[in-house]
Amino acid sequence: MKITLDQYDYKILHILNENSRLSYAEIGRKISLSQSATKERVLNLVENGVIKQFGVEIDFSKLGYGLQVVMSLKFRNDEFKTFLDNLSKFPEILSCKRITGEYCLVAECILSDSSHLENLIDRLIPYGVPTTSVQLSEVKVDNFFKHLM
Amino acid sequence: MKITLDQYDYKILHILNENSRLSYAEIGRKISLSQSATKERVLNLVENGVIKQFGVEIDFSKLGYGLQVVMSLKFRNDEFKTFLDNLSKFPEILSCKRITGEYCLVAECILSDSSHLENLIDRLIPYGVPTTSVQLSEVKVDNFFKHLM
DNA sequence: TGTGAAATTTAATGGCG
DNA sequence: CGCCATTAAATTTCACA
Repeated sequence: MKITLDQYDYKILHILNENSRLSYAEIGRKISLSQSATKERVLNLVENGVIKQFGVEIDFSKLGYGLQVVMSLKFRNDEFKTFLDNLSKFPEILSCKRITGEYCLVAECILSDSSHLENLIDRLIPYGVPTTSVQLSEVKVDNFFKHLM
Repeated sequence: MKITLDQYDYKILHILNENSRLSYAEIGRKISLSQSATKERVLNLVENGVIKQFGVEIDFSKLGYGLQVVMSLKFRNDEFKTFLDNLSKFPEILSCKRITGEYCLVAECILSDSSHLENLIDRLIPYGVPTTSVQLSEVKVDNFFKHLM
């Protein structure tokens, strides 16, 4: 089901996307709406499921995890489901996307160094064949919201 | 430069990762610390660059963008830099990672339907050869923080 | 670094256009 | 849907340990 938003909602999403800790009052000021109205809209966006979560972006390299890799996985016969059930054994995997194509899963991994990577690969082998690409840099864009408005 | 955090900081990161809109007072309650001390720690994490941003996760399918793809790009000779300079022309690209390997860039794209995808591919062709995988599902895990503590 | 307290600002609620 | 007014709660600032 598609949810229809207006300009206020798009502006709120745009503002929260850049700083989700702003107070309702401050968001309201930016979009010329009272704090009560702003709050109700934010809560509605959460209730509707448009906003899935208020999170935080972390620079893992500052925590001693200077190696980030994109891992593609080609699973053995029926190991896909088993792998998902055992995801908690792989704390270094931040997120997994199931995708179409030869490699049916792509995972973002946070590692301290190459020996950590070797260790991860060894633990993945039972499930399938991993292919590793080292992440050199990342650009996050937020034109999407501007584009909607 | 690596930054050393203690248990309080890791707990704060874990809590903020799940809900970045919690008040300092509430975070403080969860970790048995005063609101002033909690606030100072959060501000330090931001100042240190450990926290890059407080953001929001959005369910784009609810906004009419039901097709999410992972696009790998193999660039023509010198088009990589040109592409990055022109990223603003591609609002449907949420993030790009430069990676090692044959495909030197992998991008997350938000699209309304297959004709939107076709349009995107046409606009990408001048820069390089795109390979598209449709994203079927995604799992975000947050064992990473628990693992640190 | 952390705590506690006072002044200011927000959040939450309910009644009303 | 949004505004305003009221009460409760959180933030800010600062003195002190």
